[in-house]
Amino acid sequence: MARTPKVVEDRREQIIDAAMLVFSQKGFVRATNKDIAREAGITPGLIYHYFESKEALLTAIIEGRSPLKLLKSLTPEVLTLPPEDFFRFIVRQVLAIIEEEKFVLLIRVFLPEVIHNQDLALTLTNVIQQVFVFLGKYVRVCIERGELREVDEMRTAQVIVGCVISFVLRRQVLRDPMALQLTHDEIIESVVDTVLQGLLPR
Amino acid sequence: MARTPKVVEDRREQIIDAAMLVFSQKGFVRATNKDIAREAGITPGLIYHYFESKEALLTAIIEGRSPLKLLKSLTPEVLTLPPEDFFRFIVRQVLAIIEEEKFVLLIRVFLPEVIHNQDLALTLTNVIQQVFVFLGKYVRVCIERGELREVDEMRTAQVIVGCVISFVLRRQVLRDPMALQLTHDEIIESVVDTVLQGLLPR
Amino acid sequence: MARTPKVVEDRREQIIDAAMLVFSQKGFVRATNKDIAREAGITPGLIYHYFESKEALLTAIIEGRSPLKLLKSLTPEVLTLPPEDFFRFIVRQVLAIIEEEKFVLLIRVFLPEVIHNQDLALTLTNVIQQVFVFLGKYVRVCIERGELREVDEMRTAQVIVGCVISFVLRRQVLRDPMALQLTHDEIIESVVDTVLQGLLPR
Amino acid sequence: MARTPKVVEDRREQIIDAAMLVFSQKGFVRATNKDIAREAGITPGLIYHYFESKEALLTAIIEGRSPLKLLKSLTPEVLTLPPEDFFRFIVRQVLAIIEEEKFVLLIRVFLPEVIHNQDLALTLTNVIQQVFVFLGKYVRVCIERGELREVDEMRTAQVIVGCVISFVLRRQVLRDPMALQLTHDEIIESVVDTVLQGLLPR
DNA sequence: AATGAATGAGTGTTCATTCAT
DNA sequence: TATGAATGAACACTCATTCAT
Repeated sequence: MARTPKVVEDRREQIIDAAMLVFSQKGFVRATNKDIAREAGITPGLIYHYFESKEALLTAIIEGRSPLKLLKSLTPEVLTLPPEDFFRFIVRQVLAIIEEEKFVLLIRVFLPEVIHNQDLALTLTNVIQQVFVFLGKYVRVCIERGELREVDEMRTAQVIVGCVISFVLRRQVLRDPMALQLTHDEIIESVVDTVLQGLLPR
Repeated sequence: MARTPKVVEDRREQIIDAAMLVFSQKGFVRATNKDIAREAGITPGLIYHYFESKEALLTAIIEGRSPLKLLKSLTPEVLTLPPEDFFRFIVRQVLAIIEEEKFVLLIRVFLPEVIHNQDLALTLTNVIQQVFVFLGKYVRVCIERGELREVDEMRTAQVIVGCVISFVLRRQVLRDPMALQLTHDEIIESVVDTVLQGLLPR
Repeated sequence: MARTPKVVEDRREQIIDAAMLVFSQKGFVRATNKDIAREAGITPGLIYHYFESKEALLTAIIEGRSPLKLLKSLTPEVLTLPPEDFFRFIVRQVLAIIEEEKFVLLIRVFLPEVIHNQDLALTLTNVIQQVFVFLGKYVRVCIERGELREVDEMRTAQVIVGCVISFVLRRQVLRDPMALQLTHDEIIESVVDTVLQGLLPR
Repeated sequence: MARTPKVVEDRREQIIDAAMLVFSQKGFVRATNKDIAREAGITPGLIYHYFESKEALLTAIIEGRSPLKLLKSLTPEVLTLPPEDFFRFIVRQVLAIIEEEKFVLLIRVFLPEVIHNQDLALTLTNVIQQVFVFLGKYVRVCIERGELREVDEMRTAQVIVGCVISFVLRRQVLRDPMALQLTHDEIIESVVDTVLQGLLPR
C-alpha cells in the first residue's frame, strides 16, 4: 500500500507514452484504445482506471508534456549577449528543444487537433507569444543601444521565430528532404545571417 | 440532354464543396458522410453515385483544388523586376493565394492528413519546392548582377517563404490574434524589409 | 405502335437471359440489378418496366424456362423398346436436356434458391416425379412381360434417375474433374450396365 | 482461471451453432449478423470478438464441422466383408452420417455456396473422391477374387455413391415426400439390390 | 490493479426501388 | 421506352466504454 501510488504513477506515464506514440503515428481519431493498450503492454480496460476517456488521455498529454523547458532556458542573463551570439543562441535553443524526439511526437499529436480545437490553439499560441515577447524585448534593448537599426521589434521577432518554425514543420511534418538535409547549424546560419546582414550588399 | 451533364457536374462540385467545408471543420476522420450530405442537402447514399468512397472524395478535393494558380503566377517576366519589387510581388502573391477562402479550407483539410499520409506530404512538398526553385533562381541572377550579396540562394528562398508560411499558419490554423491583426501589407513589409536590409545598422 | 409489342417481348427475353447468366454466376442475392442491366446492355431502371421486382425476375425465369421439354420427349412409343435400348434412350435424353447450356444455368440459379423456398422445391419435385412415374410404368410393364425380374418399380426408377442426377450435379455444380472427364456415352454405359446386369457374376 | 477458457470455447461454439442454423434457413448472404446474434442470444458486435468477419464464420463452420467421421469409419477391416454385407455397410454408413441433424444443416449451408465458390467445391470434391477411391479399391479386390464380375471399379463406385447422394438431396434439400417416406433400410435395400443383382432376370 | 467479454451507438457502404425527365 | 439521379432502409463492421470477475 505504500508502494502502490508510485506504481500507479508509472502506469499512468507508461500509458501516456504509449498514447503519444500511437497518436503521433495514426492520429487521435484513428488510433484505438486497443492500439494504445498493445503499445503499453496492457489491456484496453485498464486505460479507464487511469483516465476518464480517450479524450482525457489526449488532454493529459497536452498538460503533462507542455514545452515549458523552452521558456525556462530564456533566462535574463542571455539578454546581455551581443546580437550575433544572442540570435544564434536563441535559434539553437528553439531548434534543440523543438526537435527533441518527444517534442516531435507532441507536434505530430497536436497539430491535427489544434485545427479543430480552439482551446488547444490558445495554449500553443501563448507559448509562442512568450518567445516573441522575450525576443522582442531583446531587440528593443539592442535598438536603444544602437546595436540594431530601428525596426518594429515584435514583427521582427515573429519573422525570426517563424523561419525556424517553418523549417521544423517541413522537417518533422512534411519530412521534406530538402529541409531534412540541413544540420541545425546550417539552419541557424541561414536564418541568423539573412536576418542580421540582410540580402542587399553593404 | 444539354442540361443534364451540367447538373451532374454541379452535383459533384456541390459535394466536394460540402466535403471541404465539413472536413475543414471536423477533420477527415471525424466528419461523417451524414455531415457531408446534410451540408450538401442530399442523402448520404448519393455521395456514392459520384465518388467511390470517402477517401476518394478527399482525393478529389486534392486533385481538383490543387494550388496550381500559385505556380502559374510565377511567370518569367517578373524575374526582371528589381529585388525590392520582386520580393514584395512574390510574397504578396503567395499570401494572396494561400489566404484565399477556399485555400484556407484546403490547408485545414490537408494539414492533419499530411502528417499520416506520406503521399500527400510528397505532393505538398513538391509544390513548395517549385516555389523555392523559382525564388532561388531569381536570387542567383541578382547575385550575379551584383544587386544582392553572395548567399546560398536555395536556403535564402527557404527562409523567405518559410516566414510567410509561418505567418499564414499562425493566422489560419492557430488563429493567433497577434498574427491576425496584421494586414497583408504589413506582413509583406516586415518580411521583405527584414530580409533585404538585415537588422544590423548600415 | 404496331411493332412495339414484339420489341417488348424481345426486351423481356433479353433481360431474363441476362438475369439467368448473372444469377448463375453470383447467386440471386449477390447479383445486383446493375449487374443484370450491364449484362443486358440496358439501365437498371428499365428492369422495372418489365418486372415488378428482382424477385419477380427470378420467378419469371422459373416459369418461363421450366424443363417441359424433358417430359415432352417421353412419348408412349418408346415404351415398346426393349429394356437395354429403352434405358439407354431415357438416360441419354435426361443427360442431353439437363446438360444443355441453358439448363445448366437454370440448375445453378435454382439450386441455391430451392433450399430456402418450398414452392420452388415443389415445382422441381413434380417434374422429377413425372420422370419417375414414367420410368416406373415402363419397368412394371417389363416385369410383367418377364423382361425384368420382380422389383419395386418406383424405387428402381429413383435409383436410376438418381444416378444420373448425381453425375450431373458433380459435373455442373461441383465441377468435379472425375465426373467431367466422362462422356455422355460413358456415363450412360456405366449406369445402364450396372443397373441392368448387376455387379454379381452371372 | 479454470472456468474462463471453457466459457470462451462455449461462446464460440454457441455462435457457430447459431450461424449454422441461420445460414441453413436463410442462406449465407440473406442471413444477417443480427439474425445470428439473436439466435445466439448475444449482440451482433460480439461476433467480432470471436470471428474476424461473417465470411470467417462460414469458414469456421466448414473447418470445424468437416465430415471427417465419414472417412474414419472406412477402416481396412471392412474390406474383408463379402460384397452384400460390405455394400450394405458402406451405404448405411454414408446415409447415417450424411443424414445426421448437424450434417443436414451443413449440406443446406454449403450447397448454395459451393456453386459460386470453387475453393469450397474442391474441398467437397476431395471428400467425395476419397469415398470413391475406397469403394473402388474394394470392388477391384472382389473382382480379382471372382466375387464380382469385371467392371470399371471407379465408375461403379460413382454409380453407387451417386444413388445415395441423390436420395439424400431429394430428402434434405427438396424435401421430396416420395424420398422421405423411405426408411434408411429401404433405401439401402433398393440401392444394394439393384446394383448387385441387376434388373435383368437371372 | 487488472482482465477481456460484452454492449450499443455509430460508421461507411450497398442496393432495390422510384421517378422526373 | 428509356434514363440515371436520388432515396432510404438495410448491412457488415468498429470501437469507446462498462463491468463482472
